[in-house]
Amino acid sequence: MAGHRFRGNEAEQLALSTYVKLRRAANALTERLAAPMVEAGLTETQFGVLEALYHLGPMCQSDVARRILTSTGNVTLVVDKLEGRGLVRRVRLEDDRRYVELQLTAEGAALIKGFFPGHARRVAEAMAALPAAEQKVLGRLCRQLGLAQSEAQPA
Amino acid sequence: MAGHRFRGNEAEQLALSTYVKLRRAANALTERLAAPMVEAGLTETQFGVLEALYHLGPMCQSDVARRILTSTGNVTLVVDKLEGRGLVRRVRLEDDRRYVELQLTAEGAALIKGFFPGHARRVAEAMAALPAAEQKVLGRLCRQLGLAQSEAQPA
DNA sequence: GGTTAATAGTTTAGTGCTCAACAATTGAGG
DNA sequence: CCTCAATTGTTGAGCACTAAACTATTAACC
Repeated sequence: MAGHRFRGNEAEQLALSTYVKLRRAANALTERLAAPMVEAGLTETQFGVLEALYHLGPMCQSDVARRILTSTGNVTLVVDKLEGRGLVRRVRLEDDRRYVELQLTAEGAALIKGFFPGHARRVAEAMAALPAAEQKVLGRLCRQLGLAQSEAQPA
Repeated sequence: MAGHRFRGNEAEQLALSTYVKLRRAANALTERLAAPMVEAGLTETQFGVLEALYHLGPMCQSDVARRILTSTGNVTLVVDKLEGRGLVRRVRLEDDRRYVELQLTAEGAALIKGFFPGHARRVAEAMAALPAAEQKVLGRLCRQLGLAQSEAQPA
């Protein structure tokens, strides 16, 4: 009597199966890319902060939080560590003193500048399981799927 | 001088962009689906254990760990909680006393049986942003991508 | 058979994150 | 003005997870 109980109609089965594959792919990629980060002394979130500042320039903490999809409380925590290691600088903005602008220090810039090319190469290697055309299709479908979630009324 | 620095060649840019979209889609879906779980008093991992036992029948903890992609230590922790709430039972196997078979209790089975149909419906609603044919394409691409990661030599 | 290796599960210390409450600052409306 | 609301960032409690060391049990091998 164990196992293989009723799971719903065809649309639900397809959706469940697709969702699992999406999660497993994202998970496998992330895990593979995380190893070099910890080796470089960075968590994924710390990397996200440095990468954002490196590619987009100085920005305030709430912008960083939105970009890397985490809470402002978590950004405070992560920036505490980065600041403690001298990789990032906090600058209170004078025209609106609620904001704290984050800037890369020379060491922070050097670290992310040295790390990012290898990261980009590893992402490309990992994604090379799909030819470019299929990567574009995957990107389009994921974008369509991701955008739809924010505009959905809660069930 | 801030922002928009060099990011690598075309293949890397495509891979990075696709990876970000994949992560954001998976993240948005997961977040949307997690809310009803916490409302039902379940973490995602707890749900994963119950769902595995519900659909596949009794199994040992290491099998559960492999299936829901977490460590055996975490399974021990999660099962402690589920057992404490009377949702799951631990049964030491007599033919190989290293194994602990996990079984749903009546309450555990009732809980997951009551919860899963809504979950399946929500997954289908969320995935409905893509027509069935595109879901199949997405699933195929994700599967191909996910499988390739495990067979990759570390960079 | 007795040592060695492998496997299942537990434990413990440490980490990263969330959530809610909070303080500080700014803008909007009466 | 002066309150009220909105926004930014911080704090502290609590939680889920990881990683490594450990125990217990079983299988492999000389």
